[in-house]
Amino acid sequence: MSETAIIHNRLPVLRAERGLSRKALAEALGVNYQTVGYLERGDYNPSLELALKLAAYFDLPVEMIFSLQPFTPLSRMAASGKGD
Amino acid sequence: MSETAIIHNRLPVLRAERGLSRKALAEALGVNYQTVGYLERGDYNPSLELALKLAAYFDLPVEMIFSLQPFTPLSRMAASGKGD
DNA sequence: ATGAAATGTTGTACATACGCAATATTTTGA
DNA sequence: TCAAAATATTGCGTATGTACAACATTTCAT
Repeated sequence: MSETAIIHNRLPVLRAERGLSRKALAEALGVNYQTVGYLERGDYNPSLELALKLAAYFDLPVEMIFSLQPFTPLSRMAASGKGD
Repeated sequence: MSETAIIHNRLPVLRAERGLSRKALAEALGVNYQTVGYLERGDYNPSLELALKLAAYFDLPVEMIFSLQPFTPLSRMAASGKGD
């Protein structure tokens, strides 16, 4: 597409919650461990395939992990009981 | 990633339901009209950005439009009342 | 039946996603 | 504190997503 949009993601939080290293997550997904780093830093966006695999891995909808709009912190969402 | 997986999609059905031409959908999404054709035919998968835009446009979760597993026809899902 | 709109096909070009390697820096645990 | 693990950085190679153009084929309304 024309201008590549920044896609916000909750990967660092989700990974932290489960105490996973990038290497461990990468292996579970079948990608290079550096790829996880690229994604977390926002160097580039995942392919749809990888996004679907991540969603399946974390058992969350894609939209809960990736969004065109900035995320509300999960801690705040949990406290208020409201989603985005 | 290693082998590029085939991602199944419900674009033709969704577009048919709303009586949209590819051109009209493409314009709503801000992409070339041929891109929609490529996606529907499975020539390639959309970027995550485009997938999120499509989901927003149709007001459906990404997983309802794209899946690593073949879809149950919507008609059958509607009849049984069960999802995938 | 005919012309217009929609869709399919082929080819070129470019940006981005991903792999892999090597090395630097930071964080962490014993 | 000090070594190991985790994370960051750079660079290079390949594959894929998207645009665009030109033309062929199919579908559809009148």
